This record gives sequence, C-alpha cells and structure tokens, in this order.
Amino acid sequence: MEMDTPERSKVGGASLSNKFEDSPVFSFINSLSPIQPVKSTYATSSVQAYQPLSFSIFTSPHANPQKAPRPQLRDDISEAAATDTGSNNGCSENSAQPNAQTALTVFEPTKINSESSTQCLLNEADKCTDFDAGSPDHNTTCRTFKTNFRPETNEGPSQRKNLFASESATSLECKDEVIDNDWDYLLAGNPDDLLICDPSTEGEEGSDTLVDGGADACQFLINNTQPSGVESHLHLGTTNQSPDVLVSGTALNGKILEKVQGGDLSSIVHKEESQQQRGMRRRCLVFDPSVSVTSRVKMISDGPKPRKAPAMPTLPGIGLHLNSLTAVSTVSKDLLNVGNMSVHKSQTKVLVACNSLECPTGTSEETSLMVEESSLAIVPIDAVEPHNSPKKRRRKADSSDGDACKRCSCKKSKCLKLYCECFAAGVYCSEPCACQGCFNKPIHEETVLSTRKQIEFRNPLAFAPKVIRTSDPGLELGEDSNNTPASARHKRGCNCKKSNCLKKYCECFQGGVGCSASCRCESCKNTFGRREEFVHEGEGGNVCDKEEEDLEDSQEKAGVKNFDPHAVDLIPITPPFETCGTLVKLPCYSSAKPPKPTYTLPTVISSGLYTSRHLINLKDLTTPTSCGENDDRYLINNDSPHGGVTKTSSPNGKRVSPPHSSTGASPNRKGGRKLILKSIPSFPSLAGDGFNDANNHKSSSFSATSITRGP
DNA sequence: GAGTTTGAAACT
DNA sequence: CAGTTTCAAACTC
Repeated sequence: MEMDTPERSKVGGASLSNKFEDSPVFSFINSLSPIQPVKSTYATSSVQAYQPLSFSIFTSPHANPQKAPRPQLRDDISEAAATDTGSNNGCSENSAQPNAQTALTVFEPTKINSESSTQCLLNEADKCTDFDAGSPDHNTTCRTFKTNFRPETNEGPSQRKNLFASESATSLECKDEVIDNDWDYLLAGNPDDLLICDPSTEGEEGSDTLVDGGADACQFLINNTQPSGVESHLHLGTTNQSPDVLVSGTALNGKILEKVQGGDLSSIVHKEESQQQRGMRRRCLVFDPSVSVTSRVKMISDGPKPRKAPAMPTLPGIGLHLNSLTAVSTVSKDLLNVGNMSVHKSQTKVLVACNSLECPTGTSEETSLMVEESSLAIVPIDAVEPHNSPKKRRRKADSSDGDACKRCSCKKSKCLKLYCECFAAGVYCSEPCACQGCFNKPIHEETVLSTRKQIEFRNPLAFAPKVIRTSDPGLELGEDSNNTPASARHKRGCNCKKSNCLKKYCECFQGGVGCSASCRCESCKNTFGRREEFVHEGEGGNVCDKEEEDLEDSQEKAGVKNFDPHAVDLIPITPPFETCGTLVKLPCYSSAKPPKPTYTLPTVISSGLYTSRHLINLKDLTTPTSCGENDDRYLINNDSPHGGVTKTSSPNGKRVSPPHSSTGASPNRKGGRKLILKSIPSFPSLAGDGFNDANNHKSSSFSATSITRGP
C-alpha cells in the first residue's frame, strides 16, 4: 500500500534508536524495513502521541507509526518471521507461522467498537503526551488496551513488557527481544487501536518498582480491529478463535508468540526463548490481552518471590485512574469511550492502567494495579507526581465536564483522613489531586499505612465501601434479608437532614442507592429508594416510582446522570473500556425492579491499596454504583468453593456477591466479557482480621484477571 | 472563582 | 455515646 513506505520508515526510525543500533533487533528491524528510517511525519494520530513513549522505551526519538499499512506490516512481519525462522534472530526464532491458519487468535475484533477504540487511542495518545512525555521523572508509560480479555489464558509469557499495536511496535518487537529488555510485544494489527509504550520496562527482571523502570512491567497492547475496513490493519485474533488456541500458544514454554493478524489472516510468529537463556523473559507475543493479564497474574504466583515493592511504583503514563473512573458520570458514553487499559507486570507485580476518555483532555486518570503475590494494589500511576502542578490543575479544570478525574483537594487533612477521598479510597493521591501538604503518597507509605491502620482500628469499616450493591442486601448489610434484589445500600447509612437525600451530600444518593434502615436521614426522598420504604422492599421494591419524575430534576441537579442499563448492550465492550468503565459504573439490575437507572459516580473510585503487600482496595472494581451482578463480573474467586464465581471480597472489603444464576442469562451480558479478578484478598483491613483474611487469599492474590466474553 | 451549604469524620 | 468541631465536597452565585 501506499502507506507502506511511511510506515516502514517509521518503523525503521523507531528501531533506529541509537541505543539499539547495534542490537540484533536493530538488524532485524532493518531487514524488515528496507526503507531508511525517516522521521515520522505522522503526527496526527494518537499513535504519534504515543510514539514518544514507545520510543522512549528505547530511549530514542520516535518515529511515529501512524497509519501504516497493516498488511504491509504484517507482511513484513510474516516475512521476517519466515526469514527469521531459520535464523537466530530473536524475532522469530520459533516457528514463525506466516500462515494465518496457524495463527493464534485470541482476539475478537468484531465485538469491539472500533470507533471507540480509535477514539480512545487518540485520547490515550494525548494523555501520553500530556502526562508522560513531559515528565522526565516518570517512566513514560503509555498503555492502551484495546482488546478483550479472556479468562482462558492460563499462561503467558512470564514477562511481557510491551505490546505494540502499531507497525512500529511490530518492528520494535524483534528489536526488543534482542535487546533483552524483557519486553513483550503484542502486536495489534491496527496501530490506531493499540499502542503501548513502556519505557520503564528497562529494568531488570524482577525489578521491584515500576518506577524504577517498570522493569518487568507487562504491557498489553490490545487492539481492536477496525472494521473500518482498514484491510491493512493487523488484527489480533479473530472472532472465532478459541481461547484454547491462544492459551496453548501462550502456554508454550518460553516461547514467544508473535501474532500479527491482518484482517482475516493472521500470522503468528513464535519466538522461543529458552527460559534457561532468558529465564522468565519471554518475548514477543501478540495475543489477546486477556491472556496477557492472566498470564501475568499467574506469573505472580508462580514467579520468583515477590519483592516487596518499595514505594508505590508509579508509572506516569497514560492511564486511567481507577479512581477517576468512578468519576465518570456519563456511563454509557464513557463506556463507549473507554480508554485504555494496560497491565504491567513484573515478576511480582502487575500494573494495570486504565485510561478512559472520560478525562476529556487527557487529564485522564491513570490507575495502575500492582499485584504482588501477596498483594494487589491499585495505585494511580502518577501518584508520585507532584501535586498542584500546572499540569494537574489543568487536568482538573479540564475535567470540569464532569466528575471525571476529580480527586481530592485536601488542605488540612494531609490526605490522611477519611475526608480525603483518595485516602478513603485507599489510593495514593495523584496528579489530578489538588491537595496540599499531602502525605498520601508512596514516599510516605509508612505514614499512610499507620494512619490507615489507626483509622481502621477506630472504625473497622472506615475503609469499607460506603455503598454496597448486592443482590442480597440483607447479606451485605447484615440486615434481615428483605430480598430486595440487587439493591444497594449505604453500608453505614446516611444522616442527611437537609438534602433530603437528593443531593450528593447524601452518600446513598451519591452512590446511587436507596437509603436503608440503617440511615438516619430526615425527610428522605432518595430516588433510589427511600428509607421509609426500605422496610417494604422485600414486598415489592423500594423505588418510589411516583416521585421519580419529580426527583429526576433533583438528580440532574445533583449531577447524577441517567444511565441506561441497556446501554451496556450497545456498548461494544472492549476490555479496557469494560474494565475501566464498567468497573466504575455498571448498570445495576435488580432481578426484580431495577432501581431508577440513575447513577452517580463516586468522586473517587477506590481501588487502590497502599501497601505492596496487602491488598487494599479494589472496592471500586465493584464500585458503589455497580451492582453485585457486575461485581461478579469482575471479581471472581476461583478459589471459592462455589465454583469459581463466588462471593469475593473486594480489597476494600466490599464483598462481591456471587452471580445470580440469572446473571449469566442477562441479556446485558450477552457478548459481554468478564473481567475476572481471582482471589482478590478480602477485606483489606490492615489492622484486623481483614488483614489476615487478605493474607489468606494472598496466595491467589491477583490470580486472574480477564475479561471473558459471553456466549 | 469565591463563598456557602452540607454532612461525614474527627474530636472531646 | 452524644455533642461539638473540623473538614472537604457539593453546591450556589
């Protein structure tokens, strides 16, 4: 295609990092790119935005892979693979199988919303640019997930560093391998779709902190094929590919699979690196992100003894803070626009970053999940970023469109009290925060933990989610079972007097749940269910239908956005989106009568954990606004005797209700993917049993993260 | 953007 | 445990 030249140029340029010129990778790339590296002129696309990042990995200036003709790339790759097959070139040591037939397909592009992906990508790019590019202190990490996660994957390359979805990525793949950066690349066919840049990954394997280089960070580039007909785009996986195949492919010991798919055809290049040679390091694999994630998770448990993460590793990068995710007020929109999600895994850690378009200006929120064998932590990637930086402020301002990205603004609490939403959510403050004198940072980890412990000692439920959605409220709340399906209740109950539980002052209302018997509110008019009616819920639901209309105005005023539960069906759930967006907000359906489909987003989605060792909070994986059903989607405890999908405790102590039998049947789930977090430690309490509990689950820790697609 | 209102958290 | 104070978010102008 006409695009070939530029792309190749880009690729070549990218690969031509000074640093790596001598590397075999470089050679390989060259072989792939006959065209002399040229400074990329493709600046427009998001890809470009990423490029700096991607290249930063190699510490070289970047070329920008823009729309490179996928086919071309693929072809190149295939050729390279074929060529390399006989060679020791790291890129395709093992069997490159140019033949699409053999390609492993993990990914189903068809269900992904290409536009969304694209858009997200663009945003990502911006974000990358915004956040990372300029932050010398931060490891630039741009991550984008554009793929679907699949639970099936059992194994993956133990350490994957980067997945590049663009041509450049492709070229880089090989290079990387040689370089011994431990990067794994996932090549997604559509460069637009995916781009992951993780410069940080340069650390040695086993390096503890992402900050340090994110040494082992595993990043996935997942990409969605763009139906747009970009035939040239590379696709990962095809619709019908069975996960098994993928699994097997990934399962190859020490083998690196590089898969490039273009359209229907996919080619896979298997790279095999003997573990003896590279130990855990495995190279390029193009595959479904889910696989990656899972693999990583698995690795965590299997991997070398996890080192304690020092300070919170934070990768500045593109990402969506889980926290911010909560802020999304327009769920459906957001879901559609879901940003990216990337997972970084070091031997002992997994970093997951989600980006969403929610942050319009690239003020994206970045959240990273760090997982260690014994712990799971979600931390804002940019947590270490200084607060109040102009950049941050700008972001915050930019997020004015909604709650997205909004974080704390503590002035006196040092972000060490529950006043601080970040702290309360179990996450470190990050760039979007406008706090002053903040101690809620990785560098003050001990202080944070001790404070947290102190607070928990005082109130064991202090860090528990304020709002719990469950299909069995009674179960969650310890209340008498009232059979209110999927109703969520404020765990502690509000105490509103003047807001009538119609404003965000009311935690119940904010959480999109009705007031419960535990509330002490006055003149409750909570549209999600009034306290007075709570007692009647068991009889028929608690929603005040008759007042709904009148209350809608109130909700709107309160910033509560209407959420169309059915929108989910419309949303092509890409893992990233789904993961991010859904985590934040998913429609809750009551088996009976759904509460008014209005949801409010918590300002901060708690999902983090401070400690490297202890799982702190993922509570908002099952965000307050999410229902148990959704929770089930995301949190699954395989260890559970219930067959893997059972009540799982969120890190934040939020319990996840087992999926209803009906859940699977939910139309909404149809075609949906699930993100499964296995064995997430239960209540993250640092002080009490929760802690132990978490430890009990420690073994499994983040055993699995995946999104499964429904039938 | 500044000031007010609100209710949770913290304190006594 | 109750009352008061402190705090930061939510809200209003």
